[in-house]
Parts: sequence; structure tokens; C-alpha cells
Amino acid sequence: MRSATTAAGALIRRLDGMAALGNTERAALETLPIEVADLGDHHTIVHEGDQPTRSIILVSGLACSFKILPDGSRQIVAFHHPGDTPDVQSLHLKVMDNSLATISPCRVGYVRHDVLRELCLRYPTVAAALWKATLVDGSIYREWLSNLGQRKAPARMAHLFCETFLRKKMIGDASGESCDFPLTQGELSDALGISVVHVNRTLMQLRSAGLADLSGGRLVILDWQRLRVFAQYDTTYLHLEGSISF
Amino acid sequence: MRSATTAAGALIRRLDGMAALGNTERAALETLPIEVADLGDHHTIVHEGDQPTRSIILVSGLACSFKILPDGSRQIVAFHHPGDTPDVQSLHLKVMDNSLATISPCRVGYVRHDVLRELCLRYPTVAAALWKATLVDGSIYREWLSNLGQRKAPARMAHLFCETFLRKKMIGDASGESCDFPLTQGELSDALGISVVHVNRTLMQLRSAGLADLSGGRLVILDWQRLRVFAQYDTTYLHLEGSISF
DNA sequence: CGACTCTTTGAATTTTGTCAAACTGAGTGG
DNA sequence: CCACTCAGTTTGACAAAATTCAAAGAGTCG
Repeated sequence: MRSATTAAGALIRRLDGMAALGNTERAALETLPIEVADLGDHHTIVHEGDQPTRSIILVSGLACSFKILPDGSRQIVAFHHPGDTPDVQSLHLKVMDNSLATISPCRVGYVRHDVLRELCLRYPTVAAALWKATLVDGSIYREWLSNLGQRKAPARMAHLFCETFLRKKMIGDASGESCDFPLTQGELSDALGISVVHVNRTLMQLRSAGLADLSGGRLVILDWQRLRVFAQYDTTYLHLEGSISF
Repeated sequence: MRSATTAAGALIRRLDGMAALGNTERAALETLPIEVADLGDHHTIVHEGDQPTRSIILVSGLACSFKILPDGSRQIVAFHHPGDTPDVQSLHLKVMDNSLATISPCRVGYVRHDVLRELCLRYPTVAAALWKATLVDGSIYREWLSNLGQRKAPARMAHLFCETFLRKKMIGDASGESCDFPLTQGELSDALGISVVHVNRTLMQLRSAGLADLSGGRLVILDWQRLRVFAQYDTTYLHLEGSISF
């Protein structure tokens, strides 16, 4: 499986994975007015506090949602891969409670809220699929909460690596035992809630333990089975259902 | 404002707070077949891995969602107050990725999924309100992620206290500067991701700093302004919009 | 009264953070 | 082509935060 190349294609594939779409729904999505844009790396797409009138579909690249605390520290609450709809919640929540930014250069599609709303009214299946997509996001948040709350730095990082590799694999963005994951250690620090220095040491630990290696923006899984066990990784929370399991 | 006493009343109030309901929707909800049950404390309602055919509306009491990790540790990912619908996600996600349990004795209402699904099809406003409720849950997860990832134990606990007090106040379950919050220190530990011993020390710290006091199952806010500042508490993520702000 | 869970306290240990500095590699402009 | 900058990575030494272990109180309930 390869990533879809058009914005509509990416959206259709994602929603079809959530709830089987009929031909009418598919056709409606095909003709959806989507404005496409190519954005550079580290570009903030939506700011905390914004009141967007459109939502985003990520076509290619790596993006993230994050919150800035009053003291200036940052928590990355989600990574977004091609096919993701990182801010559909803004369809019902007026004010953004988090920011959305690219990490690598990204291609994104913009869909206006009123268009989406009308689509949801006309096609309940599409509404259900979009809703379900946000519910899977919620499930991932819960898993991340367990990860931050219960695991020590090495297992926590290993867990993120497992998730990333699996999600990349699902969309055909992983080749063999590796995939792109162009993060700086600082960004990893913001996602895992550990200091940059400790990220560096933990990375080396995973590397020398022969589990995984993240360097030069590429994640290499050195031993999937052992990494999985080490991270106590269980895929239930991704709600893959029909998909391939690992 | 007081907590609703009937299950339908609780549901209507909650959904009306999400999207203004019309009289037809309200009437439909009034006659919804809801099975009510009174449960004891520390009773698990739904287990991780279950495939429920109905969802729950919490009428009274305190409940929580949690995940058990393979090593036996537990992470509480959410607390539920009267009016909450703690497992609506099971409407679209087949397998529960977390467990749901009472903390104090609770009255809950059960609504069958097929009934809910039909309701959503007939009344898009109800569907939107339910969807929005799950989106607010998602927003709270994001805030908790920042809390676990970025704050040290004292501010982290203070943040939870702020949220709890505010949510209790919103549903009329707080009197003056205090509210019931019948948690053991062990449960607090599972929610905040810190050890029981450290919970105890942190509780005493907040108490002697004159910020807040949790003991005997009751949360007393000693100095709301200072507590708020200490916790860096910002209510945006609750998406109160029309409601009173603090 | 025991049996029990929950809370509190002390001391030793581990984990993680902070500070400071050196090192690396990819631009950039002279 | 060479300094120069700059962001990112790596290292060491130290400090702080949090965990673990162990044991003693406190409260509740049969």
C-alpha cells in the first residue's frame, strides 16, 4: 500500500478505513472542494486560541499537535501521518486548545467547515467515519497517557517507536524494518516529557541494546519482537480491526 | 444548578450543553429506554477488551476510566462526574481499550447502542452533541498529557484539583470552596502517575502551602487564585463557551 | 478485639533534570 | 575555499525529583 497522492484520495482512504463507504459517499468526497498547499518544515498551521473555519487533511509529511504551557514548556500531544485529519475537532469545538505544526515539509488539504457539515448531514456514514476517526485519536491519547504516566524513559520511547513504525507501515510509508521519522531530540523530548539530555541517553541505550535506532531522521527497528516486549506494546488501542496485525 | 436526578434528565442536560437541543430532540431523549442501576463503590462496569452493546450515562457518583499495563500498573485516564457519558466511544469502537469502574457508589443509566444509533440518524443535532461530548473528552486528554508530561508532582496535582473543583461546580456538586472527591491516595497515584508515597508528601505540601486540602474524601480549595496560578490553570480546554467562567 | 486498608514517616536508591562545555555537520558569506 | 555561525548532538559532573523499601500509626468493620 502506498500513500495516496491527492488530498481527496487520502481522505477517502482514511474514512473508508473507519466505516465502509458506499459509491455515493466516495463520489461526493471525490468532488469535495479541497484547497491544497505545500508547507515548509516547522511551520505552524493553526495556533492555540484560533477559531478555524476549515479543517486539515494531511497528504504527506510529518506534523504534530502541541500545547504551550504558561511557563513556555511544550507538550507534543500527537504526531500526524499522511491521511490524518489533525483538527477535525474544530468542526464542533470553536476554539483550538492546541496548535498544529509541520515537522517536515508537508502537503495539506483544507476543507471548509460548512462544506464538511453539509456532507455530514447528507451522508451519515461520512459523519460516522469522521466521528470514529476522532474516537481513535481519543484512544491514542489514552494510550499516551498510560505511556507518560506509567513507563520510565526507555520503555516510553520504545512505545512511541513501536506506534510510529506501525502507523507508518499501515500507510505504506515504511520499507522493511525502517521508516522516516525526522525528529530532533528536542522534539522527542517535548513528546515524551523528558529532558533533551535524557532523550539523548535513552536513545543511545535503545541503540546499544539492539532494539531501535533513531538517527538522521530515520527510525530503524533493530529487533521488533524484543522492542515490542520491552515497550509492553499492545496494538488494541489503534483499533485496527480489519487491518493486518503484527 | 443541581445535578439531574433522572438518567434522561442528566443526558438531556449534558447534550443540551453541547449543542442547543430542540423540543423534538428533547422529547425523544425523554422517552429513551434507559435501564438504571445502582452500583457499589469500586465496581468495574466495563472491562478492557469487552465489546459492549450499550453505553453508560453516569447519573450520580464518581467513576473513572483506566488502563492496566502488562506489568500490572494502572493509569487512570479520566474521572467521570454526573452527566458524563464515559464510554460513548464504544458506539463506534468495537473493543474497549480501557476499563470503566465506579469509585464511589454510583447510579448509572444504560442505553443500547442500536437505540442510540437510530437516535443519531433521526436527529443530527443529537449526533452532533454526542460527537462534541467525545471531542471535549479528547481535549481533556490533551490537557492531561501536558499535565503528566510537563508538570512536576505538586503543580500536576494542583491542576487536577482545579479541574475537579471546576467541573463539580459546573454541575452544582460543589458547595462554596469545597466538593466531594472520594479518592484514596492510591487512586490519586494512578491518575497522576506518581508513587503513593509521593502523593502523600505532595498532598501535605499543597495543604501546608495553603493551596488545597484533600482528605477524608473531600477536596477543599484553600486559596483558589493562588492554586490556579500555581497549577498554571487555564480553562480553555474544557470548552465551556456559554458557561460561567472563573 | 483483630484484620484490614489507608495514611504517614524515615532512609536509601534510582531516575531524571540542570548546567556547562565540547563536538558535529550543514549552511553562509567573504 | 575557508572561517564563521548556528542548530543539533554528545559528554561529564552535580542536583533535584521521585521511587522503593520498611515500618509505624490511624480508622473502619466484622
